[in-house]
Amino acid sequence: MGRKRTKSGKIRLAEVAELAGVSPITASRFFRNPEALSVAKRTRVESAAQELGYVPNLAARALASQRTEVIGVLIPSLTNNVFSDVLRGIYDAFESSPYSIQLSNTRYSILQEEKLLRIFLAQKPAGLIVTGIDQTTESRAMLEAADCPIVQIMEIGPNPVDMMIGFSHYDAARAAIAHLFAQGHRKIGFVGARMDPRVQRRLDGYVAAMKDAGLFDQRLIVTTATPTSVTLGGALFADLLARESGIDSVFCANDDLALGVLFECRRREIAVPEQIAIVGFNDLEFMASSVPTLTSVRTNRYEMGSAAAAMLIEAIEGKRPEEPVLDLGFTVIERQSSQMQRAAASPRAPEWAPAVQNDSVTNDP
Amino acid sequence: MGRKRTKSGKIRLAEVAELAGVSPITASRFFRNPEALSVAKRTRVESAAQELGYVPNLAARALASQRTEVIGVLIPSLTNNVFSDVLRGIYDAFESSPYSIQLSNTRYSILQEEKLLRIFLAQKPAGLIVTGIDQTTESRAMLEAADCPIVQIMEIGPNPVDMMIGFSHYDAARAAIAHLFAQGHRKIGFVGARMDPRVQRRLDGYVAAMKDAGLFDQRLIVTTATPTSVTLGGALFADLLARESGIDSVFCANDDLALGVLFECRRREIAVPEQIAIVGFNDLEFMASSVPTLTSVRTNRYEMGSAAAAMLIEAIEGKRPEEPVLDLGFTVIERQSSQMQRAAASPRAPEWAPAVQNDSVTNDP
DNA sequence: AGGATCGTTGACAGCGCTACCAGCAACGAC
DNA sequence: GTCGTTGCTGGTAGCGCTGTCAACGATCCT
Repeated sequence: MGRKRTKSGKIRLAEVAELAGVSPITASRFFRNPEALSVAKRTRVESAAQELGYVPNLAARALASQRTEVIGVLIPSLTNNVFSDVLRGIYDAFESSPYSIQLSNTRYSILQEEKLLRIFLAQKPAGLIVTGIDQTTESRAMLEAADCPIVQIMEIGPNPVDMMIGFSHYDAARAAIAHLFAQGHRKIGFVGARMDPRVQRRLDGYVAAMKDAGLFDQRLIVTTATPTSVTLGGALFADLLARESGIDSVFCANDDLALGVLFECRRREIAVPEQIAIVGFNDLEFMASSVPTLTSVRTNRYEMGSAAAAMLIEAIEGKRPEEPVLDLGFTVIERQSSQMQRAAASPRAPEWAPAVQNDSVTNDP
Repeated sequence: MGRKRTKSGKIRLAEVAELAGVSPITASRFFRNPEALSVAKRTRVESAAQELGYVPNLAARALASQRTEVIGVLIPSLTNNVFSDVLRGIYDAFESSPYSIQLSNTRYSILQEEKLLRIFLAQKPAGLIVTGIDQTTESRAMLEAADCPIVQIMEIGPNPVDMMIGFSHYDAARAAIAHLFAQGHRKIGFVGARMDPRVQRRLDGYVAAMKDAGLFDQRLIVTTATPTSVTLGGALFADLLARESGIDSVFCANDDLALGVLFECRRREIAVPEQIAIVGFNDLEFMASSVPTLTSVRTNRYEMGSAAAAMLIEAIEGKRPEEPVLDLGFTVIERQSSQMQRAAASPRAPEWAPAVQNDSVTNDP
């Protein structure tokens, strides 16, 4: 009984080393830098670890090495579809890496973000993903002093803390308005909710486009700090209609609002796009299958997450990208809801692929 | 310069203790069991920690105490709206606790779940939240051997590993079908996607209800393993219509599918609910504001998350609930899409509250 | 052949914190 | 006055792993 076990019966590195006939430090190296071992020892340690079902103790590793394999992720919302896509991209990209993700919700509060940042940084994360470019001065200072790679996601702007990946919400909004102009629309309403910095910049883009065209009118803008929802889209649009007549189109700061506007049009028997054109933002899945299909600005959310993760991993491993700011762009996806003249009056075929898997199920309890 | 600092300049417990004029162990106790200290020392340590901006090193704590304050959460999807609500409940409930959440995505694979479970358990989590009741035998064994509280969420069933919180998907589906029966519907189609265990149990409920009524017909069921989407709802419904005529209603395994069916009806100029009634599942927000509004089975997702978290915290602190299985139930929310006779032909007022916050924004760059 | 270099391995000393147990004062019971 | 008892505090000894450095043989160069 030479080997001593911890009470919990857990396998430690020492046990693995003993079984493999090497020193603990050699076994340790196997897990961090296998190439440094001779092939013989490598296989010995590997099979020993396998046999004993060894799982490293991360706390001990973190303590001894003074660093963790934790990636901190700070996002403002867990509910918003937009962030779930980004998160999926992040989680997928870290899937096969040794890094684990520590996710925290700032609830759109930069003060909360600052608090969380303080806690995160104290744990010496391997990397950090933060949302947006509007941190507090204090947060900004902490981020700049942090000794780990950092990626700001969701939008791009000047002075990245480190790396940055996203797109210009301002430009995207301008592109959406340009599309409506091109379709002959002039009196374009704006409907926005939550009004976080990115929605605000979409509004800025809208305002700039309208001003440039000499069409700006404050009364065309309806916004609220309330979190977004489909229902809210209908309500805000109703407000807009009550306030101003002759509106020929609506640019919605996101797709939920756009869907709400569409439903409200149906409720009021307003023909879309004949009487009112609708443009959303984000191009969520349902935009392509509504009736009429809804024009939207496609954003590359999954890619934003996965690319941010990839950049972070590269940077942690010392291979910093030559260009720290990555613009993922956007695309205005033109659909029926904004096509002024060409729109047919009757329902049209949806975008879905014709061949659908269709394995019926027998179920006899 | 009696005090020695670690290279990174981090404040350690020893520094706090020194400033407070107590031993490190007393300072340590302050953070874990403040009541054990005299009031004088307690305030001394508190202000010292405050002054130095001390943040404990979690790795060292975990190593020394042989336990962590990490809650493992295993969910099958990050994209699904349903889980984002549950997650929000979980995150909110742990917000003010010392516990941090380690989230992993099983992607609906119980093998992946088993793998993740093994990793999680090796880190000695303070608690675990797992989705559903369909674990592998191996997973089940690991869970039962784990020395931390465990909550199974999303559904309830026999033989909880430890605690369990959810509702009966089978009963919920039966209730939905009973509602359709009550509205006079007889030839009820079933549309389902992904077909994870919970959707499968909804199908089981549907099948049982139909058989009991002598109305079961295999051809009324259309399912696919493809992940759910609005577009897919329309496609599956189109399939159902192509296969079988005379269908008077459709029960959709979730709301996205229901919305897709609604759009498909509109595309084909099928009147809802006059020609076809639609019932969804989960009662997502948009169901109340579509045209017509869509009947659905409301499930308490946020509560499921927050209650699971609360149960877990209680259990970790030794106060196990007397009843380990909590049924959160469901409610069939009857809306226009399933009301056969009373349905008006023209659009109706939506459910949203009349008073909407409406703070217009001036924005002049 | 001698020395330098490389690749591989191991010994040692902690990382920052806490479990455990011992110590000590204050208090009451006998 | 002695003996517990309670309440608070401190010392010691690790938790399991890795950074650093030194040692070793093998290989290479001149």
